[in-house]
Amino acid sequence: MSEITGINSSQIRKDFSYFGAFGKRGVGYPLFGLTEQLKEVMRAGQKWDVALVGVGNIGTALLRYKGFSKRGFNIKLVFDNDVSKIGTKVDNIKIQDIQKMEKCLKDQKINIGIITVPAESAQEVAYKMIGGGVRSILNFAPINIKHPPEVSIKHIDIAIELEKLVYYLF
Amino acid sequence: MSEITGINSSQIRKDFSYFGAFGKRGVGYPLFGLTEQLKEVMRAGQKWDVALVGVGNIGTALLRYKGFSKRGFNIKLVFDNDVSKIGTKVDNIKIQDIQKMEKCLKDQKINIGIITVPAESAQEVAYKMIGGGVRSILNFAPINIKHPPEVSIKHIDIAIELEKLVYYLF
DNA sequence: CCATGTGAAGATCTTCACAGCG
DNA sequence: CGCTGTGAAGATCTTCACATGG
Repeated sequence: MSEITGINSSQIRKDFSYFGAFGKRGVGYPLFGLTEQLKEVMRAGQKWDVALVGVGNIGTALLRYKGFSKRGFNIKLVFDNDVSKIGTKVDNIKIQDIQKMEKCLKDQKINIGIITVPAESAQEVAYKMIGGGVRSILNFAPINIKHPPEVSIKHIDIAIELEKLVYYLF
Repeated sequence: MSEITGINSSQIRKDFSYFGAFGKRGVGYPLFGLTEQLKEVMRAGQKWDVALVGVGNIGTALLRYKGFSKRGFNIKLVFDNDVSKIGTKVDNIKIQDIQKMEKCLKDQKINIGIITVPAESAQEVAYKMIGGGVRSILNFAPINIKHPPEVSIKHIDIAIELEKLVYYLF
């Protein structure tokens, strides 16, 4: 596993140890036992409904991406504020009016959101999501989103990642 | 700046201090002076040519995304191995045969690459990029890419980011 | 008095080294 | 002897607290 992931073996052992002792000293980890334990720890098998806001380039790519379902994520609700997009479908998911978002999120009890709108509207969208009960947000807008401590936000900024890489060129 | 970014103010001061003393004690930072210094540190204004491989959902989204040029990145070369895509254009950039990549990269002295191919071919693409002189790679394929120490790789896996968010739901 | 700059302290993350056990 | 599990050491990152100087 260390070789495959590039992660130090003692790091892997330590990470496992936080959740229990899955192996036998002197012997190794049982293939089946370990995978079962890890699946449970990572809640694999469980399905997560997700709401996505902003059907632009990145939003559309995420909607079409088939890799999420394998990992247990299902983009169930999609919103935009563009009237020319509302009502149309992308990969069989209907784009709804963002005005309806808060209610829809509550009705369907969705607590994971993805923001792929321009920076200007990202904060407002985030507040609406949080108002609808979302507690975890993946944000692609290049802006820091203010949020209460009980909400967690991950920020992916591809340009920033490129800039970090440029740094290492020297 | 602390309020806007959500970063502790002493962290910001310390970060600045690694590159010099940009402010005056008791007074503050001069707006112009600080921005100029930071631009230089971050090499803003400089343009970076980038090669992208894999014109699928994410690759296409990145090609169409207008935000890169503002940050100094220009996707100059695009490659794929799909004959139905080679020769066509996305946003005025011609998709080229991946077989030509190594030579093109050398000719144009490009040292930043973006990988948006399926996991199966990512390692091979990375080796070809490195062979062509690329020293920084942004990888979207869900796989750890082996690479020599002089090459730096950033891995963006959107499903993993979602999984991390799920963790915080509990 | 105020805001920067920075050693020191504190927190966190990673690696080492070896005890424990089959 | 080999591989796991883990305390301790080491490295790194973040925050504190205050000296410094306008």
